[in-house]
Amino acid sequence: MGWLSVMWSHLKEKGVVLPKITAEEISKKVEPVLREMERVGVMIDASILEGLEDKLETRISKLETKVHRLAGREFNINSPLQLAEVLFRDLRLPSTDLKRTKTGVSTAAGELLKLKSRHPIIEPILEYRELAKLVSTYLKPLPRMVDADSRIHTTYGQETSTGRITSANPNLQNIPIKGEYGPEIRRAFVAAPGCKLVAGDYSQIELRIVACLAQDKTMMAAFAGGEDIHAQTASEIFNVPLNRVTSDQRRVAKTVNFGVLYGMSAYGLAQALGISREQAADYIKRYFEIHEGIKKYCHDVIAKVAKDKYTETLFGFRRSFENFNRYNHNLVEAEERMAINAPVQGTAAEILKLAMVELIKKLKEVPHPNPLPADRARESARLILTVHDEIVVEVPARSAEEMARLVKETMESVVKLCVPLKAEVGIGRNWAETK
DNA sequence: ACAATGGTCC
DNA sequence: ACTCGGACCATTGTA
Repeated sequence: MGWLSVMWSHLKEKGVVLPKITAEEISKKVEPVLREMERVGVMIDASILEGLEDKLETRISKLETKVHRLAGREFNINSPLQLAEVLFRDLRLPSTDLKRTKTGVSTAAGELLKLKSRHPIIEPILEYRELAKLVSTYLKPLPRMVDADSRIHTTYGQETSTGRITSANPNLQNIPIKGEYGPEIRRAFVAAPGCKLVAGDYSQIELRIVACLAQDKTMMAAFAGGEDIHAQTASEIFNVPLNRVTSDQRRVAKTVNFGVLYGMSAYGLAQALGISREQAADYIKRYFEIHEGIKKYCHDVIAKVAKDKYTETLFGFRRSFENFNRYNHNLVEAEERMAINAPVQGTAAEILKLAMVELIKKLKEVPHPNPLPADRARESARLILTVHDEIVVEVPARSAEEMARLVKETMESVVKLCVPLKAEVGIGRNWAETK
């Protein structure tokens, strides 16, 4: 099989240069890196989390009272069953347009949002849910998990269908970042005294990968020219000059680009954008007219899976699709979407793993015969986190700038695709500051 | 102990 | 009728 898998072997004539290594070997090499990251852990300022918890508990308590008052009785807001009972039986809110679950009407946030203008109880319920989630999943558990050095230690895994890395006990890959309190929570992830955090994250790595795998000329040109890819897409599907793209058009285009990675259906896009299926189908039609490479890629992947029952990443990681040909139309389409996504997500994971392997080598090597302070610092720089397209390193404060350049350079050069890879780096006293 | 529901991240 | 890719985890409620 060799280092460049059969499916993608034509890409080496298109400027793709990869290290001569298989997916299996990448997994094996990253394994000790992951074990080291687990051992080192990440420092937590528990007082920040506890302070925030107190603040949110107070607010939650008030929201609870308010919801109960508006409902006319006390009930468990955390129970979707009881909540549905209150909303649709007691308060007689219309459930016609809402999704159903096996047990009844869905009370998911997206569904409740549709009722926002119908009753004042919806808003406090949504806020209650948001805050209760943060407290129960992050603010309460994390401080209890710190060791004597105030550090928490996750467990990384590689047993996923696409080749991505997982994090569990605790999961450090779903720490909030959005919303009012996301950055607040990330402020609790700190560098040890005298250190800084350096975070590098790949910019649109999956879109760059699909542009390359699909040899999509339009998208390759956009990335080569350093364009704002979402604005570029907007310009194409709305047929307006790049400098005339509105923020709303860009938002739509961003969702379309996102949809490409997931094998978008008109239904899925319509739901994501809150538009009609017809309108969504029109966007997709426009998109595929311009992006013939992407269209062909989707077709080729589906044809391959129908024939071989598996997909393959750039480094040859296979995901098997044994249930591909079934009579259930929805099931088949779901499998098709997974098949389109698997090589992209999987290749991104491989590139990140390779970057981590390279980075840890460079952090440990002693580059100069006459040791300068920054070089000794290099030995004490340590990988501490990885979140799918991001790597976080804890480094001595005085070498932060040098380490930031090293992280960026390593991430960008670990493979050569037919489009440039771009990594953005940030330095901070805590995780929030690195953005 | 387990399924269902909902929610956080990339 | 159609419910976009990949994970982990808290809570409720039943077995």
